[in-house]
Amino acid sequence: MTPENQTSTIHNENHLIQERRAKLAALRAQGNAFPNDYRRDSLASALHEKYDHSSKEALEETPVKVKVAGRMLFKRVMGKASFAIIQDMSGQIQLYVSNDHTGEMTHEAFKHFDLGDILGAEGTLFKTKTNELSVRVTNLRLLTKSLRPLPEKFHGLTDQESKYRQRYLDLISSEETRKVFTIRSKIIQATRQFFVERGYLEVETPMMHPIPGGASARPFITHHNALDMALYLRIAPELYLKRLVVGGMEKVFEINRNFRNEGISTRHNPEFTMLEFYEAYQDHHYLMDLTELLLRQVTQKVLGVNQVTYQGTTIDMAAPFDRLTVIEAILKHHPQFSETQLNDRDFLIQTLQAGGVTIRTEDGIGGLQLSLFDETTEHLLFAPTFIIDYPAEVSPLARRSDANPAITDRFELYIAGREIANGFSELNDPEDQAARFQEQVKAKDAGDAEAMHYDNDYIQALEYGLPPTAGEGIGIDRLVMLLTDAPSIRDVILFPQLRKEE
RNA sequence: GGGUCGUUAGCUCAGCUGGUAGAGCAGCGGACUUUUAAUCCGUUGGUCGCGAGUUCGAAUCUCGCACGGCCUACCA
Repeated sequence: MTPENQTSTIHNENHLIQERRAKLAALRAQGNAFPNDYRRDSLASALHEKYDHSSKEALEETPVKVKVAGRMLFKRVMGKASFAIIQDMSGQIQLYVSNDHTGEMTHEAFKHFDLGDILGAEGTLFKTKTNELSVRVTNLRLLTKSLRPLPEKFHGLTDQESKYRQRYLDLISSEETRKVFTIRSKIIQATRQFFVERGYLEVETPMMHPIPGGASARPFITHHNALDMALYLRIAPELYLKRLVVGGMEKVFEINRNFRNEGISTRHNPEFTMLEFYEAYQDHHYLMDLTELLLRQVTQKVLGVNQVTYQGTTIDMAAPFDRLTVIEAILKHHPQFSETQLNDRDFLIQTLQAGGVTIRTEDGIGGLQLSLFDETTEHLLFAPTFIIDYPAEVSPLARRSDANPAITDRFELYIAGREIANGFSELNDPEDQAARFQEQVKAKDAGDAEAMHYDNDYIQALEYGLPPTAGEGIGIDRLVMLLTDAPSIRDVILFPQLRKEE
């Protein structure tokens, strides 16, 4: 919505709103215009479930009395009788308001109700000519007057920005939007249940960190007045969760927000929801198995299927996920390269530069391979694929591989060309961790805004002994995008971050 | 950041090579006792995102600005 439209929507009293204000004034004159003594006893969807299959005759023989409430979305007046559709949290139900059953006075009043008004209706269930379950209303009350007209009843809100800024209108008028956020809630519920069932403890760690850590990202900075100190909104809970494992919480998880002061796009919101979980005495192989199980189970539980279609491509969540090294993945999708070439530093630099990628001088062979992977292969990994063997230089918190100290016991999971999860066997050698932090500080001093700080308190925790542990993070928003076929992360976040309005 | 498309009534949208604003929904008035985006008759409603420019004349053409969608690049 443009600033000009916005002004007229928010501040201008057009004749539609004036009309409604006059109606509200009349209600006030009659008594309490905002009553709070109406109690419903039924939800629309429950009535449909229970009585849609009842016959017309059965409903007439044994009348079912109900009290429903909701927002009026449709209104069809035909002289001495009217139909209306109200919507509650569960769905919609039709009301039949007539001189005969509701009374002429109430019916006349109803004719002046507006779309968007919140109604309470009492009556008996019946089936119309076309066999639609409806409430034959005997008592009708206006519970909340709506002063602003709703979006067009058939098309709803189509302007993406309005859908994001005025999400309540989007929720009122779009079944699809309601469904996305219902699914989101169920995904989080199913995920929580998955870990609780396995004996994990759900915890909440600080959102405000004296030292930002646990990821390579630019943080938001704020200031605490009483303490007179800088605080960073967390970019990841990782280092706190591992402190908890040191403290003996051997299986912990947290589902909460992370904040990163970086670009905004269809895949990035400055605050996003992350699941992180840690389990002592396990490794990254275990995590991959657990992740497959988790995603399969959540998909099955929430959607009732094993295949999901994302933007036109079907993804089988039931099939075993691929596990490929960075090199294997590149070779699989780009057979024109040879393994020798991919291990040749000069070849990698040449190829990357030809593709317009800026090479950082400190990049080792592993970093270059990863850059090539990001450029050429990541977006092609539609079927769930674990990429394994990440170079140590880009994995400052991951345990080194026993077979090759240049790589780590780490993986990332890609689905639909996007990174969904990142997990590894945790680095629990405090001296190695201290050295890796030093490397990060060097990179930071050299100008890398995303490099990590040296976290002395964390090192000290490790010095008490972190048991061998496996830990992982899963981007919940991206998982929800996948399972709801949403093209933009803004479609799965109720109030996505937008530019401020003028 | 770069590219591209867009911004017209409360909402959804038309508006051609420049001639001064249209429809549907919603609203208001009327008809209608089983409608389904109800229907039918009448009717109110606009600083055409903002600002310059070209022109006798700009929603329309030009430039700038603001805001947004999509694509693209970095972080998940």
